[in-house]
Amino acid sequence: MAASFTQLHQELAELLPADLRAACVTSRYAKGEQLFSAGQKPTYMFFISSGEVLLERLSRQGEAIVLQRTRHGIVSEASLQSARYHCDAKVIASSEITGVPIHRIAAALASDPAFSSRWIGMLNREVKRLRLQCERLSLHKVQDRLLHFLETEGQQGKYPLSSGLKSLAGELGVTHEALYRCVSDLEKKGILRRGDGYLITLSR
Amino acid sequence: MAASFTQLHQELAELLPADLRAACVTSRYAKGEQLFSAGQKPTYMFFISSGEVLLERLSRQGEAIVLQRTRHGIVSEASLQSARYHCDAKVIASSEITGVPIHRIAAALASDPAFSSRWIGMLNREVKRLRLQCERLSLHKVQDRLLHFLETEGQQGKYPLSSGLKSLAGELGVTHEALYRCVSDLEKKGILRRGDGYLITLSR
DNA sequence: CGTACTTTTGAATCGCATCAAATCTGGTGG
DNA sequence: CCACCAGATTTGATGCGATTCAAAAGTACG
Repeated sequence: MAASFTQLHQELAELLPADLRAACVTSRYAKGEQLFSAGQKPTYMFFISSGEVLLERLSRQGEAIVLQRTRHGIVSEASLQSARYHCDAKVIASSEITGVPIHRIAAALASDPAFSSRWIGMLNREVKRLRLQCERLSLHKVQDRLLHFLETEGQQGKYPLSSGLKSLAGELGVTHEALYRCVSDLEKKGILRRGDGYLITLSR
Repeated sequence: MAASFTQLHQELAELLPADLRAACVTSRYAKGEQLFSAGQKPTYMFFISSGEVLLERLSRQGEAIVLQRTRHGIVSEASLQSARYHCDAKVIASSEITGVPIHRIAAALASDPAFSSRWIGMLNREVKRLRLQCERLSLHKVQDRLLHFLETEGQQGKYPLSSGLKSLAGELGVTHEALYRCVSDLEKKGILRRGDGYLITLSR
C-alpha cells in the first residue's frame, strides 16, 4: 500500500465528524493485497472509495466463501466492538481505501449524537442490504439470482463489472462456469446485454 | 392479539432506557396472525419474547421467500428510519411480543448516548448474524447448511425446534422434503439426534 | 514473449426441486 | 369420546440444473 493524501471521499466526509476526517489515512492498495485477516485485532475501519474488496471465510472443507463483495462503502462496520476480525479482506482490484482509527470512531460516537444517528442509519442500510442478499441466495436458479442482483444493485438496470464476472459469481454463490453460461443465455434471449465493462438489463 | 401486562423481557429491559419501558405494550399473538405487512407505515418496533415469527417477501413468481425467522429478539430494527416496511411479518407459533413506539425510540436515541451505544451494539450483532446467514446460504448442500446452522445458532450443538422442521427448511432455503431426508440421513450416520423438540449434534 | 488469470465450451454426474401420495399429529366440533 | 380436518411428516419417482472436471482460447501485464 502506498500512503497518499488525496481528498476524502464525499460520502465518508459526510458520515464522519469534522475532527475525525483529519485522522483518516487514504492509501492505494494493489490487487492481491490483504486488508486484514481473521483473528487480527481491529484497529482501523476501512472505507472503499474505488476498486474491489472481498470479505471471505474459509469453510471447514477449506474453500473460500464470499461473505461480501464491496466496490464502494464501509467494510468491517461490525468490528466496532469486536476483539477480532471474523473474516479475511482481500483486495482483488487496485483500490483506493481510507482507514479510520476505530478508537476515534468509538469516542466520537459516545460524544456526538448526530454522528451516532448517521452511524445508525449506515448500519440500517447495511442490514437491509444483507437481507436482500439473503433473499437472493434463497433463489435456486442462477438466472433468478442474477436478475435479482441487477434489480437491487444496479442503477437503471446497468451494473459495472470492474473485475469480471468471476468475482460476481462468488457473491451470487454459484460457480463461474454457471454464471458465464447464464449471462450468455440471457444475451441470446435479448434480456441482457454486455457492453464494455457493464451488464445492462434490457426489458422491464 | 390480546393485550396484557406481563413483565418486560429482561433482554429488552436492558436495551431500553427506563422511561421507554413504560411505553411498551406486550401482547399475545396466535399462530397465523400478521404482525405487519409490506408497504405499511412502521409505528411500532417489535420484540419477540417467545414463539416464532417469519419475515417474508414474495418473489416475482409469487412464492414466499423467508428473509428471517425469529424466535427471540427484535424484528424490524431497520425500519427505524424507513417510511415503509419492506416485508411481511407472520406469526407462525403462539408468541409473546412487545411493541415499542418507534418515535419514542428515535427520540431516546437522539438524547441518550448510552442507549445509542447499546442500539449500535444490537445492530452490529444483527449484521454479523446476517453475514453468517449469507455464508450458510452460499453452501450448496443441504447437509452443509444444516450443520453450519447448528454450529452457529445452536447452544452446545443443541437447537430447539418450536414449530417443526418445516419452518427451518424455509430459513435454510431448501424444501422441507430435502431437509427431512437430510435429518434422517444424519441420524442414520449417528451425527445427529432428534430428541423431543430438539436437534442435537453428537460428534465434534 | 511468457506467465497468470479470465473467459469459454464440453461432457458426465449428482443433488435437489418437483410432483405425488400415504401416514401421522394436534386440535375441533359433534 | 370419537370423527374429522388441516397441517406436518415421510417416502418414492422423475427431471432439471448446477457442480465438477477438463481443456482450449483469449487477455493483461511485466
